[in-house]
Amino acid sequence: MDHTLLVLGLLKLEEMHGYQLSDLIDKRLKYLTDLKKPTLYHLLGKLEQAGAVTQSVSRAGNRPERRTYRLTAVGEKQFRALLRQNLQDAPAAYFNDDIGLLFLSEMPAAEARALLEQKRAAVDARLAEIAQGVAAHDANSPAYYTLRHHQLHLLTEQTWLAELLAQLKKRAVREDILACLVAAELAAAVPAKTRRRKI
Amino acid sequence: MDHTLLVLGLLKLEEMHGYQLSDLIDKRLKYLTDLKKPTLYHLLGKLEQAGAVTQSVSRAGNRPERRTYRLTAVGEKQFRALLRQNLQDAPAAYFNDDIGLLFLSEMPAAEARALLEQKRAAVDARLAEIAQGVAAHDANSPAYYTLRHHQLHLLTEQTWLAELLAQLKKRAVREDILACLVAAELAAAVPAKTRRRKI
DNA sequence: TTTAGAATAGTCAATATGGACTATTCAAGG
DNA sequence: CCTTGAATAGTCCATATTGACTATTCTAAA
Repeated sequence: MDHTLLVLGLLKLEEMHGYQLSDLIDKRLKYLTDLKKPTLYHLLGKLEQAGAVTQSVSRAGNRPERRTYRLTAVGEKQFRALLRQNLQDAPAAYFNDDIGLLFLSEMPAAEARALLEQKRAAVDARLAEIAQGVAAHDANSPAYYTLRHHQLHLLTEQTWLAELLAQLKKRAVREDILACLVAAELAAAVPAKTRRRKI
Repeated sequence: MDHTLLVLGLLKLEEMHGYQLSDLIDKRLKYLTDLKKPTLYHLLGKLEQAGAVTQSVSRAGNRPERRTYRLTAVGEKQFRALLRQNLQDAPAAYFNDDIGLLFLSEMPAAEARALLEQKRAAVDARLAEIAQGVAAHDANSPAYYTLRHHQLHLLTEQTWLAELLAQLKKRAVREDILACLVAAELAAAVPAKTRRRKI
């Protein structure tokens, strides 16, 4: 995840101290990323080293120091470059769920279906939660974009689980996992000459 | 990502040495995860420590040793537990793209649209590639599931980008990002009493 | 009024991850 | 027959990430 872009961008909007950033990300941007505090502080340290932000220490009462960070010109330049990259790239996405599906045949079919039904229920619940958020936002607010994107993604997951469960009811999943994977390679459009022998 | 589940599962299917696993993941499972070699070897070391797999060293000619890993009974138990968890959970997904969208107003609208058009082209290209793979597979093969899931996801991204671009043509994005985020909190169903003052 | 729990503001040590590297072997072309 | 590039089999070191912890302050309720 592009945590550097996120932090630089937030500091561009307003100077903030570490805890303030962390709190903002945890509470208001919880659908965007789950950047943890130690990672954030580590990142802020690096950005300071690189001259992208400057610190100004202050203290209120007997509390720990507050180190307030402000974006520099260097940081603003880096922000712009990262933002351009982020907007134009389409990074590969990976789904943890697919790992389990790979091994579907290693478990009794009835149990697998029951577990997947639980997954479906969890998706439904999350979707209900998101739908509220979507309804509560202007369609041109930046927070709306994140929510709407998530909503579309979750709707897709719903469709996908329904399709998968329907298919599992009709026919069993194949058990020759490795053979399937190798077959996939043979079926690929690779010229016969360059094909390698097996290990 | 559930890399432990992946490695245990593959070793359950067949005993393998490190490079073989790495090669399999890189080439045949490239849509599933991008587990890198050093991470894999690190994981195998940990699994051996934990007694989930056993090593048997062999050597062919003058090459580096091959350490072949085999799943133990302990490992098989762990595999089953992880598989159940994976099938029933619906983990939160985060999208890198959303970080850039948050800062859409920090860039001239025309430039942003141009960059997003490039993203769209990249998604289209990937989709064309995946569609081939989907067509080449049995619908009950485990490899098919990964591809089909990706296809659905990419179709959603297409829709999403189209919707977003259409909206950006009609009206500008709001510029008061932080204000929107705070408004989101105020709009949430939090009893007024427990609401906190600002930092 | 005291006291428990949440909020504030971070740190530490352990773990996970990845870019770049080593070193050997094989296969094909010139 | 020699060389060059790919495949084989991993390692090293630097960086990123996180669970668990410290320590103070505020707030609301008993």
